[in-house]
Amino acid sequence: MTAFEIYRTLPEQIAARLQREVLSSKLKPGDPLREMDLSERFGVSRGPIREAFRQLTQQGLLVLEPNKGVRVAQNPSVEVRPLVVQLRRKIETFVLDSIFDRITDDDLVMWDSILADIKAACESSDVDALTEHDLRFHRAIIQSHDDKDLFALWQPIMMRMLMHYNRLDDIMESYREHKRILDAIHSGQKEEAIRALEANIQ
Amino acid sequence: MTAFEIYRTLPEQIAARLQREVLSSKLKPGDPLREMDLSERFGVSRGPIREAFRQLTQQGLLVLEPNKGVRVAQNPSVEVRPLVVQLRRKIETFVLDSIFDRITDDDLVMWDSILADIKAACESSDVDALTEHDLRFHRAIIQSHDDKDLFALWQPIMMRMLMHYNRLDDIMESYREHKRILDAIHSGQKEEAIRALEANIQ
DNA sequence: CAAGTGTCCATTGTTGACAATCTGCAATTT
DNA sequence: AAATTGCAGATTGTCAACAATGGACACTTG
Repeated sequence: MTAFEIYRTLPEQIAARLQREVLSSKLKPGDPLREMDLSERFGVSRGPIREAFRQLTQQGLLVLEPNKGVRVAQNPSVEVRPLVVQLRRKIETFVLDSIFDRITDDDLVMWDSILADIKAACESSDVDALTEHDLRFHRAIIQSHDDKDLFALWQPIMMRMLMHYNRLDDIMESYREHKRILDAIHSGQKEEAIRALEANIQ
Repeated sequence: MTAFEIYRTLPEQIAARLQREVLSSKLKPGDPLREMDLSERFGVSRGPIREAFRQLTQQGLLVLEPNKGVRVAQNPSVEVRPLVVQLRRKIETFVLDSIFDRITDDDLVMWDSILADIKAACESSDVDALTEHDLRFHRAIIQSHDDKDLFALWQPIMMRMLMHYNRLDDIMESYREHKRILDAIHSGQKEEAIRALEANIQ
């Protein structure tokens, strides 16, 4: 099953819950989120809710309008979608190329473990779980780079792609794509790994 | 002089002030910002300060550590700097290409006016003012696109570049670069405009 | 009837008090 | 002497009350 995740703060936990609901389309683009509703639902005051809103706004999942509150963001337009794909490819291939010779065994163990989660999600056709582990997979790669700024640049781009996750007819294909990436990494083939990574980002 | 800017909310005004201080290096990377200090300085409570922090964190100018507050972000590392340049080029050239045939006279008037501000800043060797108007120039182009998401993606990338604004030996060169962009736009030469834009982003 | 104005209510914005957490330093232990 | 523990102050986290804003709808006005 999914790895145990630690949240340091109340707002982080709330943001994580809401993130799932947005990415699984339980909350749909344009839906308004009311501070008081959520503060009752989670049993906290409006302060931590607002902080959670801030985090999700930063990720691009929510849009904030002064004096009007937050709504779930719209999907990126058809016109900008190819740009988003290109930007994400540039960042992820940059990272993979940059860290390739410094990948540790710990990294590989973690990535293999996430791949197992992806496989399980694909086999049970659990699209929401797949989205979650797909995100974890690529986030793990990005975060293995020393420069933490990269994650901040990458995250909003990634989120915009995840908001319309309906690319594949055959869900198992997602597992195979990620497996190709890791196989190439395991056997030290950098160019092949980068090709497989680019193929996965579309 | 600089155009009159309207801020809808208290946090926006505070964020704008702090943004200037970061971009002008009055606040240096690593400097901590204390909520109470600023709430006294601006004569408001800590709430609006926190909201301003959130906005600047989103822009990448501040970094937030739970229970420890915010600090001014570090400059991007030498390694990722070329990536940041590429990302910004991709977004801005995408926008310019995309809007080129829909540019209005209002757009041109605005951009010419900002160019005049850039010229004035260059002539008086006012680096801070140049930074500000350089930012306004490129922001105006990005925001002329219908998809407002683009601005959210572009802003943190742009900020990371502005944090080390020391590229030019001859400050007047900045004016000339921006003038080349606008000249090409005025005469309808899309390819030339995009070339000039890319030359300016480095 | 159309356009503008006023009022009410839901919702966000702001505040100050109190709680929880972190940091540095001194006292204690091994 | 080195490592650990315990405190005190500074700082952020959380809360609930109050203020300000915006939208809907009825009302006036030409």
